[in-house]
Amino acid sequence: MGPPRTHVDPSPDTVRVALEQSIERERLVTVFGRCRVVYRGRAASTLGPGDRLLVLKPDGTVLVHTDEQQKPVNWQPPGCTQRVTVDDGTVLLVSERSTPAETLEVSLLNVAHFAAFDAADTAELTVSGTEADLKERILADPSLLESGFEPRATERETPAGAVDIYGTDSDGNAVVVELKRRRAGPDAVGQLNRYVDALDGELHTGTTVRGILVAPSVTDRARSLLSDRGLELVSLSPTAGSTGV
Amino acid sequence: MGPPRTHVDPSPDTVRVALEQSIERERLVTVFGRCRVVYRGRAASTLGPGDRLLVLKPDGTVLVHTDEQQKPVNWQPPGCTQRVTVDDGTVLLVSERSTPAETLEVSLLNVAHFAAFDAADTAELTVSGTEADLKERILADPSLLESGFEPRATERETPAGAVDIYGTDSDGNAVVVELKRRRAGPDAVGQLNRYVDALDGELHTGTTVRGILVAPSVTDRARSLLSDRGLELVSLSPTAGSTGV
DNA sequence: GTCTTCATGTCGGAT
DNA sequence: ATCCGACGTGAAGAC
Repeated sequence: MGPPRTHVDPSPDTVRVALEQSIERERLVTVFGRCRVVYRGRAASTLGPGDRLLVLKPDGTVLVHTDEQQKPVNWQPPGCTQRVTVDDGTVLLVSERSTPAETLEVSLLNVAHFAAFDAADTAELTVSGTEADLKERILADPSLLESGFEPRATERETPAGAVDIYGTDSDGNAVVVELKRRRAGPDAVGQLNRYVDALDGELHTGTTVRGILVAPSVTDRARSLLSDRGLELVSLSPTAGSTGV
Repeated sequence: MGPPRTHVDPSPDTVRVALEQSIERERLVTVFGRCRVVYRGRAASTLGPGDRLLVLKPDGTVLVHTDEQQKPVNWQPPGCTQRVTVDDGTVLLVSERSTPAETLEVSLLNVAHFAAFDAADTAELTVSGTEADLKERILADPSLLESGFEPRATERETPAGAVDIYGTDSDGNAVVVELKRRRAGPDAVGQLNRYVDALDGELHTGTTVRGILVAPSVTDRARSLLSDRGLELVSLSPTAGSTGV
């Protein structure tokens, strides 16, 4: 993967040149040092001086990480273009994008460490336990939902959005199924309710449209809302093992 | 901030010791190298070998970053405990937590670079352009919503959840206001609808409950859903400058 | 701890 | 490009 390019306690000009070269060569860069950060775009933010980890990715991503939390304190998404200047002993990194117009300015007051790497990564992440798995599970055995359920379509379009699974029950009623991979809250009920309302309006007046939420479990309030709206619940997890009560 | 502790192309045992010491001393750690990753918890995932950046934070956070994307390909939240072992020339980092039980295993097949830092950061991030700003803007001048609107409460509880702003109009009708800092979609309408329904049930029968969505703009489908439900829209941004059409 | 909702959410897939 | 919904969403505040 090639040797890392590193600098310990580099001068501002060394940092500027190293950053410019590493961006040009599409390396993965980490910088540790004291910095201030200003962001302006969809929202706006300012962050006073502190020691942080700065990460630049070859795809244009910028991350500013403090010593806490999983999410960066400031960031810029993939596709941004970076500019580096030195002014009065401070390295200034300006990252910009359009649509929406957003700017991130990182003022590096002091750099303790710089490192750049050639990263090679072709591996794909495979995830299981997703909503897609829950859908496959039901399509493979529709009786998991209820005896007599027949799936007719997935992602069926309605004026309120696409229904996860659309089908019919043993009495010929239309059935709208909304899937959640984890314990469901009020938002999931609202979503299901929107779809049922939309199909109620679209189908023959007189046709019954049932709405079923499929999730490992629901919160008390979600259960109450389901009941208020005449909607139903089927407890089911994305994978056979989990109970999720 | 103290000098960084770095190792270029270190041996597995060097990595193990450096990791253990840095975790013990609560340093911010970056490791660049070739690794495989296995995760098991709320879901499960596997990631084949590739060159990646590994970050360990003193608060127990673990991040695995590839050369692309803003989000880590795998991670562990704050509060996790890490264990490091060496087996057959591979450094194995196991990160665990309970509630929910989750495990992340990073197998470091090769380490190109190790660095650990003492991070000092007391600065607070200040953000503007949030939903809270939009709320303050309306409370400071309720006529922005409509002439005669009088706020009575914020975060008013209903059986369906808390209403952003609750008040009355010039005719004495109850008004439920749902705020969105950005262009609103169908989910926002569903949310507003839930609250209006809940108050309709809670208040005197016969009382009119109006629902108003406040956002810079809405999608076509959201507009249509608002119309179907007899809900209203007021176009307003968190900050005075933005138009957001 | 669980619940609920916001977020510069991010991301992918479809139009 | 926008729209829409999933996500191991994460994080904060209330209970």
